[in-house]
Amino acid sequence: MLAGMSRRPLTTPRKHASQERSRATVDALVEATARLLVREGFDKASTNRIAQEAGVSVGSLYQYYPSKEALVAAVIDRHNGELMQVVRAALVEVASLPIEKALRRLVATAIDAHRVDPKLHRVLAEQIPRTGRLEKIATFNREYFVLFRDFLESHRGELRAVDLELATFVCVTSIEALTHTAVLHRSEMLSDERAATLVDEATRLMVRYLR
Amino acid sequence: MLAGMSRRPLTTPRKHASQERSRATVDALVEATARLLVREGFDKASTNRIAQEAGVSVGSLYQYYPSKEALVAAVIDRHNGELMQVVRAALVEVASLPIEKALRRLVATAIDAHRVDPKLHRVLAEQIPRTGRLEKIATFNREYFVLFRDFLESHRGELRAVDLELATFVCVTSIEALTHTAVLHRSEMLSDERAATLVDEATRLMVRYLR
DNA sequence: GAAATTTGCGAGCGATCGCTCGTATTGTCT
DNA sequence: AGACAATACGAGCGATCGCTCGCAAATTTC
Repeated sequence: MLAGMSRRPLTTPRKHASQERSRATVDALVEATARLLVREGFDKASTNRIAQEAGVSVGSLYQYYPSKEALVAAVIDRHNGELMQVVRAALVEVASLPIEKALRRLVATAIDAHRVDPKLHRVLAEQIPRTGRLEKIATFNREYFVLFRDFLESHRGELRAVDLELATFVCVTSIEALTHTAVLHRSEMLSDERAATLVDEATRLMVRYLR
Repeated sequence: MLAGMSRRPLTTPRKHASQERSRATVDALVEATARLLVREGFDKASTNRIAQEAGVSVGSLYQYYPSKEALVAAVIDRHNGELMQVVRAALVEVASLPIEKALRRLVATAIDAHRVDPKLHRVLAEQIPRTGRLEKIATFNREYFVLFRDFLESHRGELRAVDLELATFVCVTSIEALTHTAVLHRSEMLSDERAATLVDEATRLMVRYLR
């Protein structure tokens, strides 16, 4: 009878807070988790430490999140939300542009997106075990994938004959890798003039591939 | 006198085994680590479990490796060695080919390389914290980078005017991301005919970018 | 074959982990 | 005001972690 409603570990919140007080607790927990992830890394971010950092007891933590993974998942969701907001806006803004200008803008946006909260982004990208309960990270890429395919489809006139799925895969994967690596591992590439040439190159890569 | 030669956590082996018996122990440990990483993942691969899996005592483990990270680093080194062997061979073999054929071959090789021990490769790529003591993973990419730059340099005649460093960055990052993602997350892309078209597309991406 | 060295062993230490549960506090409703 | 629910607390459980250390066995050296 005691909590027998799920047979495997949860990554979803336990109950949603109804009073204002508890909503503050939940927020504090998520924020504390993000701070700790950045400051100490995934491994050292234990539930006890998270609760302490949030100024909340462990007991309260477990009232709302069944596990550390659930908490991290919440952080991921929030971060992905911010990223997608930036990306979605750019894709809308760009829908009517000729493909070259559009792609240039999208590349620049991808770089910007990686700069939203780079330290957190880096931890999420590099320290979160992507197997087991936390494959949630892939969510972002999947949504980006769909949006980008629609973008390509609406510009089909400017494209050579090509499998849209495949072209999307190639473009999304390449752009993501290039911008991610540049921002997080080659920050020297982003010093004003050099940033512009990087965008030029990435744009050229896409444009000449697509047509 | 007792092992006071380093002031921070080691990832290098402690002493090198002189007798044959101990060399067998070391091998068993590294192999057990690899098996356990694949079967259980990085987190569950504790030193106690590794020793057990190797049929060896924890004490013996710590005679040769000062930490779990050191052991994992040994596994990484071995795996990287195998990959580099494949890649180096291809780069030599390809040196005198025209750039399109060369690139096609290199892309195919990159896919093969990811197939050497895919399960291990996946764990190493996705579960090993890349900050702290274990940034060793980057070693492979750095060596690949240098070799690929030399390759481009020797084909300069077939290239447009371009910053070689930058072009290398773009190519290596893209190829790595495409092949890695295809092999480890989109295995359906590699079913005979589809594999060929993937290679076609990646090759086209590179060739049209470079000239 | 005795002494010295290398190698192997594993119980068990202190620390930390995820997590529960009985209790105290705060808020809501009538 | 009193009753009841929601929220917060934190000591402390059992498990596991990384790792040490004293001792036994195997091997080399003399």
